[in-house]
Amino acid sequence: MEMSHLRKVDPVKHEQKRGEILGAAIRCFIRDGFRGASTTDICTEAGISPGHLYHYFPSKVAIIEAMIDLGLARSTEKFEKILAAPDVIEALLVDIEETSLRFRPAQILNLDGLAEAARNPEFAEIIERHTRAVRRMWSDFLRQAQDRGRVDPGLDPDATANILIALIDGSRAMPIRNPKLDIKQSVEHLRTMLVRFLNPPDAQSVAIKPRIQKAGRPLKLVRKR
Amino acid sequence: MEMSHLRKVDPVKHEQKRGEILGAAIRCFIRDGFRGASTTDICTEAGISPGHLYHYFPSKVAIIEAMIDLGLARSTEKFEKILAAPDVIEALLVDIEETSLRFRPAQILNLDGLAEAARNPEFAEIIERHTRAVRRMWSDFLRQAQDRGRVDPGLDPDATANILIALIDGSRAMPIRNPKLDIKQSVEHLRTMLVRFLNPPDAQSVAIKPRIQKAGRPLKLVRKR
DNA sequence: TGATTATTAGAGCGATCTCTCTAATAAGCT
DNA sequence: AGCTTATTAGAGAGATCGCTCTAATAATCA
Repeated sequence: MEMSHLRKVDPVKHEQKRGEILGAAIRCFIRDGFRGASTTDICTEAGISPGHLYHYFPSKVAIIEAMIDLGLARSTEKFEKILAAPDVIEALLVDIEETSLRFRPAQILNLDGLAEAARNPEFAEIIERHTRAVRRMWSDFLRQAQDRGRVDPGLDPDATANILIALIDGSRAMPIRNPKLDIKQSVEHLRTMLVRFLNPPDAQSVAIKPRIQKAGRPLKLVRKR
Repeated sequence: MEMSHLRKVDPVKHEQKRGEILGAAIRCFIRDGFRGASTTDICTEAGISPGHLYHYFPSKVAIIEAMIDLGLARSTEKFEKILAAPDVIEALLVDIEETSLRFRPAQILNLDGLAEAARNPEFAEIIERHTRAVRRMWSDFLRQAQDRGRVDPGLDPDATANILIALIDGSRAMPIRNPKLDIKQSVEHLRTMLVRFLNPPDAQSVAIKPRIQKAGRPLKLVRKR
């Protein structure tokens, strides 16, 4: 049978609409969690009908998966930028300050994702793969820094990377546990801890300056320019 | 009107049964989360009927609140023990190893609780109050350790306590992110980081011993006996 | 024992969940 | 224009949710 009067789908528009719906879904999931947000909520937020939603996503979990993919891709991109900065530790601290210590609702999804990964093996696989990638990035950086004498060569790069990742995870809980957190002071102490931890033991000792801190800031780990 | 044929409730049995139901509920919440676990699930796990459940708890949120109360009380108790140990850092590391790094399903509830606190102001209040109590315990300890010259006096006790709490939170994510985590190595690096962070800057530098580590362990923070 | 009440079981109500289905409309082709 | 298909709307099916209600049973008193 010959088909003639065809009408093609516009893939650009379709993808754009999909992105809008995904954005609306993310807002709902931030507000109410994976289980708390209903497909009806998502449709209302996106301004579409229930039936229409399923032209873009086959199921609710497909939406969640798409969101996780997007979030992890952004996370990887972020770490790439941090590790490409001239001063990696400072770049990391800036990121922690802006996205973790200052309460950003989107950070809740990381907690949800970890909790879900602890229950759902499929989610766990995704989280583990992403963690492997990020750990690899950090341990590569640490190895280079060790070669240049900037980081204690006695530290295992993988184990150290795991601890840095744990620190980032933990910092996300800080503004939830303490809404009146002193952000500058927290960053200052995090910097002290990181520098003292990573610096070679024979390097000059790093003092924190609790009062005045214009000159004599802690040692920085500077990348080759 | 005179009552004669009274039958009194046995408060001991009642409380015991309540505890059993709460235990069953906790198992369900660990398995499926606050929202994922239904009252029917809890009844099945506890071996009771739906109607019976509401003789012990007025609602599902009441069960969750009772669980949170229990969990936070245990947590406070745990920190009291850690802070009363002869070597606080070692006691903390033992606890982190046993309850966080070795995957304990119950730890998921901490993630759920933090996520819920970020959304629900009532939960947030509970978490914040508990955090204040724990932070107070740690900062008191840190102040004493500073007075005895064991901890860098330049560190702010409250800010340092917040970071220690964040580290505990972050360590809970480690076995989820990496199921094949090298626990001993992780503990060793955590120890190194903590000791280097807390030690006074003029103390002898602390080297990590990645190969052999029988003698020459890192400095310990020893409590007055 | 008989009166009284605590305890238990389980049916099921109203609300809400995810997802499907039909039908009306908009848009691209010749 | 006229045909075909993509897009949209919305009702509602089927399952499950938290929770209530009635009634049967067990336990404790005089």
